[in-house]
Amino acid sequence: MNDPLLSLLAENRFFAGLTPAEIEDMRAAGTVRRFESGDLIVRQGDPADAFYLIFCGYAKLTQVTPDGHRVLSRFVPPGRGFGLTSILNGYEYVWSAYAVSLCRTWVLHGEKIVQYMERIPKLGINVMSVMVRANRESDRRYQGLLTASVEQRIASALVALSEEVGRETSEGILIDVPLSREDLAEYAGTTLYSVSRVLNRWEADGHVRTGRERVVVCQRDALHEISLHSS
Amino acid sequence: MNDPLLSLLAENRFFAGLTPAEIEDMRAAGTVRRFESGDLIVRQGDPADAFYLIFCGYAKLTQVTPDGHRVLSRFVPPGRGFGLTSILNGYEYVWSAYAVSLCRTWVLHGEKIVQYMERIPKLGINVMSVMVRANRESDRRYQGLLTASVEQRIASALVALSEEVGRETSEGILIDVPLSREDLAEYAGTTLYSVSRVLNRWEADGHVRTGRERVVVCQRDALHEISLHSS
DNA sequence: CGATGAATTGACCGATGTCAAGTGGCGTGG
DNA sequence: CCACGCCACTTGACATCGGTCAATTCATCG
Repeated sequence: MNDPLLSLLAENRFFAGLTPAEIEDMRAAGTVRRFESGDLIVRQGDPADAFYLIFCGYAKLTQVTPDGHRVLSRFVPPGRGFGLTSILNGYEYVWSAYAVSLCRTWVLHGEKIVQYMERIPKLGINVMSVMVRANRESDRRYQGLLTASVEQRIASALVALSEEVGRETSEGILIDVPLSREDLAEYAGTTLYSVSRVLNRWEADGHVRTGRERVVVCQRDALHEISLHSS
Repeated sequence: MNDPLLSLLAENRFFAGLTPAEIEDMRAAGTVRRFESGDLIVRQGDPADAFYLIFCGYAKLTQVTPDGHRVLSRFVPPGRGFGLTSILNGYEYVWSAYAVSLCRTWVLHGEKIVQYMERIPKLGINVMSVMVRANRESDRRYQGLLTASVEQRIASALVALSEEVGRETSEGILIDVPLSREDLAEYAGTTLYSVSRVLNRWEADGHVRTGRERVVVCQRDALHEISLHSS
């Protein structure tokens, strides 16, 4: 039969180089789940037992720190997933995942992933590639946060979001999820007030256009520049 | 022959569950390199082509940000390694690695790791376990930094360092590498002045004992507490 | 015992968080 | 279709944490 999920999996980097039979086999081992915008997908602290691959819509990963601050970890666009921790037993999700739009996911239990990896070495290598990239990504972001000013952090946040969930439009790169000032603040590690001020300044400079829960990056390079050099 | 490196590898989690023959095979594929304290092991920006496993001494990973700030990423104790990025082609090291004491390493090229993983599925799973742990670790640290005060960050830095390079002594947990105020500042994302002030306050409270490039954590739980709850 | 680099300490100030008040737009219900 | 109310956002005043700079002290090593 003509299976849209199957072809989506086939072109995903998790399954690159696998035979159609192997992919079909794995597809059948997972389940499809659908979430409405705003739905909780997994809760921070729950045992991490499954991997979620988004194939339609966006998910948002947020953490709550012990002293009650919220941190927006990242958005997950179609074709990417979260929950690889599930391949190890005894761990918990470090964030909660919410659907921020109608969201279709393909869910596979961690144990099954391990079973498949034991049978299909290429799968293990693919998974690892994904993890190496993720690691590099957090190393980069980590490094930035430690030394950067608030303005620099907001700039890198927008550059990162352009890649995570950006969509080209005639105006520029639209951040294609509802993104309030507070969301941006939680992503960049600051307050909604500072975000508001910086965004207004940038709007005057033509770097961005903003609206209610909406940001368009017009001059990506300018923001990139700001994120690198101080002041 | 009686090979100390071989037995060290055998009890390392990278090789858990592998047969002695497989371990011996891999051991022979890598090379042993020795570094004096202060030596550069790999340079930030170099092509990431090899994985380094420390089996004696400590390494220190530091990054320099585009605007010239230095960041101390982490210390690598015996039994742990760095450079797993090398399993992917075309990437560069994101930090420089230095030996902070006489340091013996076992070095394996990334391509070889991939070759072995294709042959030995269990190895892939082990490597992945290590990477999942690393990922969780950076997620945790990341989350903390975004919202925490300088005092909280220094506290978590010392707690993390207690685990990375701590050694139990009669006084408490000695951070077993030369650690200047500036090193701590680069680890926690602050300045050596703030570190100095905070450390002195804590010394008065009995939480730590300090000396020249030397810190002993006396009341780990107190620091942990500080790192969680604000002020 | 002197030199060198680490650490301390104080004064200052600026970036950024906090708080409070006000604006504007969007959706809902009458 | 209008009006109300909610919620995102803006803007100003203020407080303060923490960074910067300079001067000094301390400890270790040759």
